[in-house]
Amino acid sequence: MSPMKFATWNINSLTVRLPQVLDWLAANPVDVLALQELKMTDDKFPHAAFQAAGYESVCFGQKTYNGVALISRAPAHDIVRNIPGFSDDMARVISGTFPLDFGAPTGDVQSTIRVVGAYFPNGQEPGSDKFEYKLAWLQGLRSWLRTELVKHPNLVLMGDYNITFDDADVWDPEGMRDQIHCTDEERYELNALIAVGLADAHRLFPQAPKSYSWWDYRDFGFKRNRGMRIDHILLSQALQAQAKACWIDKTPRRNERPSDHAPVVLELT
DNA sequence: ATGACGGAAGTTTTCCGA
Repeated sequence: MSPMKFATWNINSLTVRLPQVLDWLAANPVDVLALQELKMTDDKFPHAAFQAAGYESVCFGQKTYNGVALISRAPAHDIVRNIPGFSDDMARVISGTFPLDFGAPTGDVQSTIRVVGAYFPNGQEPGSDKFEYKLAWLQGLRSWLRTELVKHPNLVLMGDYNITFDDADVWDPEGMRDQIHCTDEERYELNALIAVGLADAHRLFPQAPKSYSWWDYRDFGFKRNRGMRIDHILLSQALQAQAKACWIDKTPRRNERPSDHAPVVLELT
């Protein structure tokens, strides 16, 4: 019955950020870490470096853009890349099944948890082709998750959603009104995911106001806390009673050459 | 301020992210 930790982090190039990821894992041992924006092909993925740190890894890479991975203590099973039923030439989703140390009240049955790590499309600008792709992708994800949740009652969907829930997730709600990450269409889709049977882990707990997971590199965005909360961990209803804490770890954003995103961490007990 | 900052590609400048 040991507590378990799950985390998600958009690292904006694993080539650049690998040392920071290894440092963070050493200070923050987790059961599963979902990475987004690897920006590398699978043949370049540093499996050996993670292995040396005590972690298994599975990746779904792509040249230049996108790319996702799951770093884990236990090996992943039933690995699926991208969204079944939704045709996509970008590497955005990787799923795996992991042992779950609690589950049956008697404690002698080991159940499993399905972990979906995702890099949601950016969408660029409302009305653009990329925005339409984002909405279609979101519908494809939701349709697939509906069946996935039936197969896997214990499920975590975590990653860079590129969507804010509401104004509390935005440093300048007026300035960002109807802008990308903040449109009604995107928020409708995010809430539709919730309606499928998921909960925003961050808001299951009291949080400091102006808690963000991303800050623009430009104009001292981090220093001025001009950010948005767009990285999320959603958990299925079966897991909600096990959730113990959820936080955004701003520490790595203070590194030299940081990612523009901070990790989000979930603790289950 | 159709800007800034940062990464990738790849070659001096563009695309893209959020």
